[in-house]
Amino acid sequence: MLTERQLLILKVTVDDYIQSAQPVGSNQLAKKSGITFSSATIRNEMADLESMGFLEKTHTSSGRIPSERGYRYYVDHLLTPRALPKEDIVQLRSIFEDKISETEEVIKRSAMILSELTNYTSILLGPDVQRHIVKKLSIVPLTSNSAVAIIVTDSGHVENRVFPIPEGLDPSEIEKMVNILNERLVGVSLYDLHSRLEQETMMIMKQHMQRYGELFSTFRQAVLLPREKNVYYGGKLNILNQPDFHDLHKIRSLMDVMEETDHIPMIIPVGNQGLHIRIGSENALSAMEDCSVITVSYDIGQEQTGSIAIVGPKRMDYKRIVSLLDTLSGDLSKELTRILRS
Amino acid sequence: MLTERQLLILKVTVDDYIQSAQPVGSNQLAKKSGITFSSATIRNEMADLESMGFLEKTHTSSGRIPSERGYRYYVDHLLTPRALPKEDIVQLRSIFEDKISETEEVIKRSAMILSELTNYTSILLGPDVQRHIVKKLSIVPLTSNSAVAIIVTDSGHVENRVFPIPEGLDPSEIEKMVNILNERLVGVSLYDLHSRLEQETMMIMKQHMQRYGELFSTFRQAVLLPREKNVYYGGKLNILNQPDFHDLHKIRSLMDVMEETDHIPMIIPVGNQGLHIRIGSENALSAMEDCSVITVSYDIGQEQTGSIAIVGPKRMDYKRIVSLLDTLSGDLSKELTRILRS
DNA sequence: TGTTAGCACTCTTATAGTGCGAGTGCTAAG
DNA sequence: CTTAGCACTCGCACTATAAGAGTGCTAACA
Repeated sequence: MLTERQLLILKVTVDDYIQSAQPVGSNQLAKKSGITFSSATIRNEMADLESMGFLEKTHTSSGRIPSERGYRYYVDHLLTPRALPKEDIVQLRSIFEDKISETEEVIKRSAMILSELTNYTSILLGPDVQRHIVKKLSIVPLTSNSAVAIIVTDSGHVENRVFPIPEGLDPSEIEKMVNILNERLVGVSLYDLHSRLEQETMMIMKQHMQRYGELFSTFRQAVLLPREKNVYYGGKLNILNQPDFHDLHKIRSLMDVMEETDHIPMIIPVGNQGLHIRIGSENALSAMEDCSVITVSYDIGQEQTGSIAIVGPKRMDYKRIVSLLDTLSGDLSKELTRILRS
Repeated sequence: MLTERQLLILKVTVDDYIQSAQPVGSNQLAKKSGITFSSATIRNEMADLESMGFLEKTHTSSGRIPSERGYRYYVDHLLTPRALPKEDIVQLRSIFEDKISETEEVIKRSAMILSELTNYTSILLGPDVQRHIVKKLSIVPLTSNSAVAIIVTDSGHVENRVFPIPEGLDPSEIEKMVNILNERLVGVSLYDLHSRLEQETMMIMKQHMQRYGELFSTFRQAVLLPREKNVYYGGKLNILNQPDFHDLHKIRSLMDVMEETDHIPMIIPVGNQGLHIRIGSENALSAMEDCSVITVSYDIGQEQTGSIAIVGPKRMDYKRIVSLLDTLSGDLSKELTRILRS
């Protein structure tokens, strides 16, 4: 229902505002290349676009800025993805150049490069630790009444936690337990560990060990404590450089929300395949109502997935970020799958 | 060389400014309890204190604020430590209430509570990882050409790193190597690991293993990579709430500097026993010239030490922070030593 | 001689007024 | 339908003004 000319004006307005952060006026817009009609015409069209809710004024006689609906339309219909400039590609590839063999290291590095490239904040979610497969369990006694439990997973991730052990326990008992645990639990996902520990393992243990109870129960508690989320940040402070954010209170609550890993699922919708853009109040968290978040998923092998998110102002360079994330998602999938398979 | 009255005026001025963040004038000060002389007298004394460099004016006809020298004098001579209010003690003790048995967990928690209590940023340094003693080494093969090296230390700290292994290596070779490593290196500090790996271990390995070279050298590289510093933060964002900081650029560079663990030794002078206060430009880093940093060390057993630091504005509540840090330092020493010994 | 009341002066802050520039909406002519 | 023209509206930068808080200095006082 928008005319060609209105589409053009909307697009140019959004582009210009993204670039300059200044409300764009009819005269200014008329000077742009590709505009063949006068500022008066533009004024009329802009008034229409405003009444349709695509543009807004900051005050009665100011230029226009895109409304959330305007951004949404722009993103849905006017985004012409553009090939990435060479420098960007070079930078992105630099993530992989020194053949790191640790998944987490690669992700960490991606977060850093991405934030440098965009000047926004990046949040990267690694593959769900719960789905990792147990490769080896071990228990290392530390003192007479404490030991550290270690779980190594197939991806090279290592979980460890100190837990109390009964005083005066025979080391051979521990060894026996570790053997049983490994026998029964290697190949199980961390997610399944919970039930497996309860069911089978406990029975076996009961048969073979004296005093299994005390040792086993504290071990179980330690192993089942909530694990840290696999989340990495880049450019946490970049918000401070955005001209769109000046209110210290807003900045504070935004940063608070992002740091809190419990909120991550609200920022990055899990299980979502492909690329998604949330603009302003489309975000679940009210602290992010002035932000846009672009997320994309990536795959590691057939089973595991992770996510990449960029948090920036609504006036975000959507075109560029989309291209960057598309490329990085592909690269990450390829590289991390390679590491997994190697 | 300062008269009693001047000392009193200096003290009250600093106290008042710390509390109100407003320059304090002679009339205002004359109203305070404990002041028996008139505002005119105060004006004269303040003029003297200013000419001696203890006070400053923000502009010709404003009230006075303490200069760095003023703060320094206040801290050195006028600080009358006061018993902590009960609420503070309760809060501090809550760090230890659920008998956590992991050193790092306790420190993490201290950082959090401390920042909540002070509204400033806390930085806690754990005991130097380099001085930890190797309790156990292990290598867990992941794929045909990668494995994860794990070092467990006496404190329950676990270091781990993925490293490449030669394709088609016999698992028994790895086991042999792990055995030799444990035989030779358990009981050695991480710091000494470097040289020990080179000297003795390499020789032994040469004698007992075929193809030791490839495996050993990548393992060695992995193990010797720089370790993460043992540093924990609390209230990183509290700076944003300080009325003393409004310049976004300054805030940014301050936060940047604090996040960068390489800079930590510049913020917290290592090896310093006891409590230290750095005021404004006394700090090594120029980004911190508007900050004061109070540090205190704590001990774990006889050998190991850590540090606690509070970073806040120069207009910091020195009295309270000093008491808090004194208490926490004692409590931490006791508790962590207990964990170590247990 | 030290202390204090008084006073002129300074400087910040808040408020209001002014002119300029950029922008708009509307009207009327092309 | 498009556009030139014009009156009008704001925001912003600048200036002026008044109030308030504080100072330094002087002179009187104990």
